[in-house]
Amino acid sequence: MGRAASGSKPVGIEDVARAAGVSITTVSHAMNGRGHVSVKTRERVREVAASLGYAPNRIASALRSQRSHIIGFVSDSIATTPYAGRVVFGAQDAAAARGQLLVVVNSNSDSAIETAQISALMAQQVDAVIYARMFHRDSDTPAQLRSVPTVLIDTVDTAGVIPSVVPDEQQIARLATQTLLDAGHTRIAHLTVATPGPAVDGRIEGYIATMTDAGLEPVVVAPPGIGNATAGREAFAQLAASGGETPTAVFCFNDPMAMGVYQAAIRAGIGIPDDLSVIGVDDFLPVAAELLPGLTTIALPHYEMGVWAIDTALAMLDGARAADAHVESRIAGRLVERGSVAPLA
Amino acid sequence: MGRAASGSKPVGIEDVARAAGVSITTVSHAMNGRGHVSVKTRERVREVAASLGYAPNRIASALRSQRSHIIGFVSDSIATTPYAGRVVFGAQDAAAARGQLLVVVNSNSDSAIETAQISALMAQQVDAVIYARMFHRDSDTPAQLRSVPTVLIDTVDTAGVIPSVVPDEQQIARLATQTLLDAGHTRIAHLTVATPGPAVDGRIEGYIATMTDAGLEPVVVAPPGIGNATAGREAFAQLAASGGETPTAVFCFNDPMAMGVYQAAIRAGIGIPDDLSVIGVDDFLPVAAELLPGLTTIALPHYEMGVWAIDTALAMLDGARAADAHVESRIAGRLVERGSVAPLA
DNA sequence: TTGAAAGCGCTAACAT
DNA sequence: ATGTTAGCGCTTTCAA
Repeated sequence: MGRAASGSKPVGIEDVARAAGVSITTVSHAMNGRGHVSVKTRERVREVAASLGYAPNRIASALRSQRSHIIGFVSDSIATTPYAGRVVFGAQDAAAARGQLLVVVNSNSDSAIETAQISALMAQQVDAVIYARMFHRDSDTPAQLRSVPTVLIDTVDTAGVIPSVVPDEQQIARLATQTLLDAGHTRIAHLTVATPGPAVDGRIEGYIATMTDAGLEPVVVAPPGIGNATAGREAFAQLAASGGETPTAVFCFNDPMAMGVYQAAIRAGIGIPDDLSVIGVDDFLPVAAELLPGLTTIALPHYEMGVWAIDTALAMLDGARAADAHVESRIAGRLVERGSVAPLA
Repeated sequence: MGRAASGSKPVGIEDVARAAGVSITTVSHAMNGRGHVSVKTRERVREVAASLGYAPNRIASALRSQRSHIIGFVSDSIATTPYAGRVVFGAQDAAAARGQLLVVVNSNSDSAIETAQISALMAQQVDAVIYARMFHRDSDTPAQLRSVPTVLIDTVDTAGVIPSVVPDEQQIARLATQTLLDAGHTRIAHLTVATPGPAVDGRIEGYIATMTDAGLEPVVVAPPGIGNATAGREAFAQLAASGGETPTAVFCFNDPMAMGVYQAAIRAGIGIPDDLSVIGVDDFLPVAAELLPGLTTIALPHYEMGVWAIDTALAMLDGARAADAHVESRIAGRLVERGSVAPLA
């Protein structure tokens, strides 16, 4: 059963040593580039190893060296939000590039499950843990994680000691607003939601600052609820009902809200982008790309946050103290131009 | 560095043995429920272990028992398709319920990367591998996987020996078509794409069979390309241009195509669902739920396929031969009713 | 530059 | 029912 079932037993370090006519110690050194092995010996050992198809048993190596080469990734929402996938993908790529494997574990926001999952990770002797909380913002980092290097994604450490990475919300809002400004718009509204939080608050600030710097009057519309298409339609309705001069461009909190604006605009006979320019945030592909016209939006740095987290965790493992990394790192968003922003006629 | 950095060393089996006044063998037996340990002793050992916060070192246990309690999940597209996340989530849940961890590895359709990633999994002594190919359909299963129980998702083994699970495309098409039939429609078209494949072909077959059984004339429109909003708009245009009686309901290959139909219909002044009923396939949430009206669709059994794959792999590990499982298992889709299907007036 | 020997923390065989 | 002993396959002293 198991590995041996289908035939020959796997080749081990001893097989390589015998075939190369050296000790297993030398094989170990040659393979890992440690100790002092002559170049010639190292080459030969590696050739023999390759020809035999030898791959060191990571379990045995982990037991001895106390390095599992596994990083745990704890998420509260891999299934619930499509964004989580991009973070995992970035982490995955970075981990693979550094010879680490990623164990992804999901609590679906249930703290009992989360505790159990983290315990399983610790029992597996993971080298580090990435803790991504897409929903609950100000996180008390679980005590279980104190014995292992930990990095936070999309949330910050209340105690201010664990390194964390979040999108640069202000920069995102400034970039979005500036894009509209650059197209010649001056009556630009920000459609957001009334539920406070780092993303909502940061984007409002960035928007207001940019408008003010340009000598323009900011207009923020914030219906209750979460940022979905319904909120987008509602915000649009509030804007139309407000009586004043209607804006020629809107900066939406996220792509689903922008989708709601599309729906409301089409009903009101307002053309995008001819009568109204729209910009979103997320670059949530199946939505942003499939809208008609395609939605111009600010891509959130999900992939990049995943990479940053792995790199930082590995640096901590290699002896860098947490303090050496920025404790609260921010990553910029990137403009993705499609067809929903047009110059003012 | 490492686990010990932040203070006391982790508690091991020996600490428990000492505290409970028994041998480490007895602790091992008590914890794993093996061997012959008196109930009383077992209870006491477990209490002591819990009070000390003991968790067996999985690495050491894996080395000795040849069971890593890790399952590898190889995907070609975790980032590229949002669906992949739901499969991983199902696999994750099932794995956690059975005390296994899931290592997710992604090739992004690059076969060199895939080979390297699978090697890393094998070196990590994974107990089994789930191999999910969302893009390439008829897969030659990598030779590296021959020494480990393997289960396929969304693809079938050309050699017909490795267990696999795919959505039941025919059932999905029948359910979609029947839903429209039940609402009183008789002129029902199927909007799909001209690119053949198991999903496209199976759904066409299921649609035609259902229509024929009902004594109705099937109408299939298949523009070139992949199933996205553009294809949906194009299919809708072909339908309108075809001259005959226009259908009162359309069954779309997937949700993005249905989104395209929404876009085309609104431009043509056709109301959904009053003038036209629409049904999709995927239940791709941010799209299906946010459309106006919400899209009635057939949810693909992604989560369920993930669960099935883990359960089957674990059964194989426990000695069941591959032949004991269905070699080609099909899982049904589920109707999700929203607002895009209405009874014929 | 190379190798012998001692474990890493557990579980499996084999006593008792 | 419990304990003793021998490894799992590597990496790491430490000695040659």
